[in-house]
Amino acid sequence: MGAVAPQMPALLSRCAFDLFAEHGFGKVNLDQIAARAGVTKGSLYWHYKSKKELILAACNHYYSQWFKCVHAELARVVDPQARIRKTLEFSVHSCVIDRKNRVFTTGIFVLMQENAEVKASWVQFYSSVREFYVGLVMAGVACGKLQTRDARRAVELMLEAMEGIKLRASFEPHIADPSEQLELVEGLWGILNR
Amino acid sequence: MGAVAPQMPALLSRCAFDLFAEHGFGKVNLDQIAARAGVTKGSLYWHYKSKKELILAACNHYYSQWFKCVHAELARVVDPQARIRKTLEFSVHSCVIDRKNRVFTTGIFVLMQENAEVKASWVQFYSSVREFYVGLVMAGVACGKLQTRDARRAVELMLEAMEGIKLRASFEPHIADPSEQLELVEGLWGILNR
DNA sequence: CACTAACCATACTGGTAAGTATGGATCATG
DNA sequence: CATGATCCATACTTACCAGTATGGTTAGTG
Repeated sequence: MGAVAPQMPALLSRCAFDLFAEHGFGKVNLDQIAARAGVTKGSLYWHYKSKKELILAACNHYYSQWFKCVHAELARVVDPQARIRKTLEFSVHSCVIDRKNRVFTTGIFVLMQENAEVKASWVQFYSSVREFYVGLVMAGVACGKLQTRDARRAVELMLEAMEGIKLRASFEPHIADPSEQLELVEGLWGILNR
Repeated sequence: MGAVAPQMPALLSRCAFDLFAEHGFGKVNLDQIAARAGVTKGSLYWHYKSKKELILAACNHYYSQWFKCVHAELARVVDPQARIRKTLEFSVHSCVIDRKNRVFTTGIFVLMQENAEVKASWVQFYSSVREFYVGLVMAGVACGKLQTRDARRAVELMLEAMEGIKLRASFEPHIADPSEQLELVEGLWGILNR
């Protein structure tokens, strides 16, 4: 065997994520990504056979990171209502307030329109998040802390609103100011609790 | 003066809108747009000095069309509550159910990330729509048909949810089926009325 | 009719970025 | 140490598409 660099694919996908998240997908090319990872495009193509594949890896990096953080946040929270609040707060902070994540996921919407694999990966991620929330809400209802009539429908509408907030923040960034976090959470909570 | 074709700029911007709305901004080039209008790129550049300008014209075509249709829908409706419902129904149908409009406005989000003029035009359109809704809701509250506490905040959240629904429809199109229209309107109505 | 501006087509240029061809360096292993 | 697989760089090709150069046609106007 020759020299082994098992971390290089992961390094490249992280660099890709960072650059995409800072400047948007449209303004980043493979040379820049390779450069940030300290290599050139030639080596990049050794690890990824196409730009599509690299983008997909960057998306997966984001997805797994997201779930990892959520579970870390909830590790010590047992009260169902508190778990929902905590998850909402994390979601708002991670998806809306945090500019890098917001730019990146907004970029995913862009790519989805022309890239079936990215679309499929996003659909799967979105479904997982939805089911996660549905579970939380049903637990809340079961112990009488929530009056939600149709948990699934409420979660869907809440997630749609959150996506809408994210998008609006891309052209009216003031609504994603950290000082707005509480109010955003309250609004989404109101949608969940009905 | 030579031959006059005063309708050509409008024709080109409509063709641009149609193609963008069918295939998305990323998959349409100027040759195709010119071809659909029955001319070539050379003539297109006689009427528009850049692609940006043409895109902006296509956006404005959409904006003005939207307001024209809304006002036509509301022309004979006087009851405040009915006016809100009607506007909501039109919005859902036009922005979500109608695939072409949905693809086009989703594409605007894409362009906004890299095109300041498009972003500015969208911001203005969005503000106009928001103010329009705020006016409707305040009228509804004034005559006791609505219990909305903060009209502006309610409208903002409702519009955000609608944008989110639109986006979700781009990867889960079944939620934009015509049979879903009533349920979508109900959900948004619930957000407005609180 | 001559002239000119408006309108449009053809053919070209230029820049960008994805993807490839090729060879060099490194290291584990028989 | 010779071999081959892994890893990476340089330089190239290819494709696309916005934008331009240029010239032809038409129709009002003096």
